[in-house]
Amino acid sequence: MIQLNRIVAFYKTMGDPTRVRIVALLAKGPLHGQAIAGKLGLTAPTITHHIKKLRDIHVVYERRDKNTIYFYLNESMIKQQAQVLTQLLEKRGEELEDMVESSLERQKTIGNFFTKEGKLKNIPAQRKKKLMVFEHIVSGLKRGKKYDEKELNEYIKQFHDDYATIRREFIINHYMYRENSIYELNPEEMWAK
Amino acid sequence: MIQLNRIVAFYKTMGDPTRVRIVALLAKGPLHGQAIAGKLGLTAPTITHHIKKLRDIHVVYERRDKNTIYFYLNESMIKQQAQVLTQLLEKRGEELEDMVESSLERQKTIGNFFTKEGKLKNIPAQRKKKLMVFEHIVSGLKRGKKYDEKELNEYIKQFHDDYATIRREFIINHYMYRENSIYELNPEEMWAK
DNA sequence: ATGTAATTTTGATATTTATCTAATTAGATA
DNA sequence: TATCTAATTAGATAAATATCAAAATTACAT
Repeated sequence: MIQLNRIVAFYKTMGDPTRVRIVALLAKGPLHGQAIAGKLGLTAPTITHHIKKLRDIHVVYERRDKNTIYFYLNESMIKQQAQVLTQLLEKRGEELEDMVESSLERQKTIGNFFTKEGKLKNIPAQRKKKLMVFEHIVSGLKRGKKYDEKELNEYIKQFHDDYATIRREFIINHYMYRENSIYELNPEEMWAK
Repeated sequence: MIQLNRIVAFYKTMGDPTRVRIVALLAKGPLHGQAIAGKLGLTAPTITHHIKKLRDIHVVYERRDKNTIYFYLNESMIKQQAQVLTQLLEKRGEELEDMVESSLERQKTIGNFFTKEGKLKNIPAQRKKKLMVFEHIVSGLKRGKKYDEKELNEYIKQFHDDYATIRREFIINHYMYRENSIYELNPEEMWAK
């Protein structure tokens, strides 16, 4: 599935001089917040703000050492994403347009079923929309991580009180699988369509 | 010369869903403004607004047919720009950072010597800054186009009343060459450094 | 010359966002 | 536990911008 959101988010995020400067700095090696702020002549909160956006598009990640958090550049993500738009263009004819429009459709559905605070208003009746909603929730889970039931419930509760129903749907629709009450994300190829 | 501006401008421009939708539409073939507006459910002025930004980064160009202006996608520019960021990352060490910072320096100089309306306040005394200013002005000229003197004067007058001095500087610094009072842009390799 | 159709400009509005200061949180250490 | 340091959050402000309606412009057609 192609995600217009991700493409737009990537480009939007990289389309800011301060963030490109941060990327340029981190290309030399990891740095902590204060160091970045110092070198760019900005304050720590401003760096936090930008790092958050760079983290959202997986262009930086961090590692803690004692009190200090070092930010690392994920170069492969940049290289990868930079190619996506051109790959898109290879898809000729209706295809590109359809993908873009259906991606927007999805975005609208998410906007309709979630509050601005990120709570799920209710579970859609229409199967297609229901799957979009589940995919949205599931996208906050880490690939490869094992969740025990309590942990997963807590996560789902962020979105909706009826965590039991949603957790069950995760299994039914193959977003996750369970073994001895331990849950883990399935690869996307297995998800319901 | 690497232009941070251009990279940032490109990413910023492509980081908008409406503009990506326009690109997707044009990938199928040229369209005129009203048609785009209709397909996207937006008004004509909005399309003009976005087309202007896409034109600024040379991702669309246009051709007139009778009363109607058709907008075309310049795919090669997209492919080209998409590579620039990754190429940048190949430059390791100080280099990238230096390029980014010097690019910002240039931007600041332009900001200092031009009014918000785009008028040149005065010609810088410092050679380096003077060249930046000339490059900025010259960048609005079309490569390959032949300008007669009157036309060139008119263009320069947009920026500063003393068009004669500036026109002369263009020749001295090899931004342009003149033959029989016809002026044309030189390739960038010939420009003064 | 005058009318017409497409585009652009102008001006207004609502939203987003980059940045700061001040307050708060989270870890580490003594 | 108290305290230090680094990072984040909260709240405020100023600038940028996506969008629209109305007006102006442009190039053609009659």
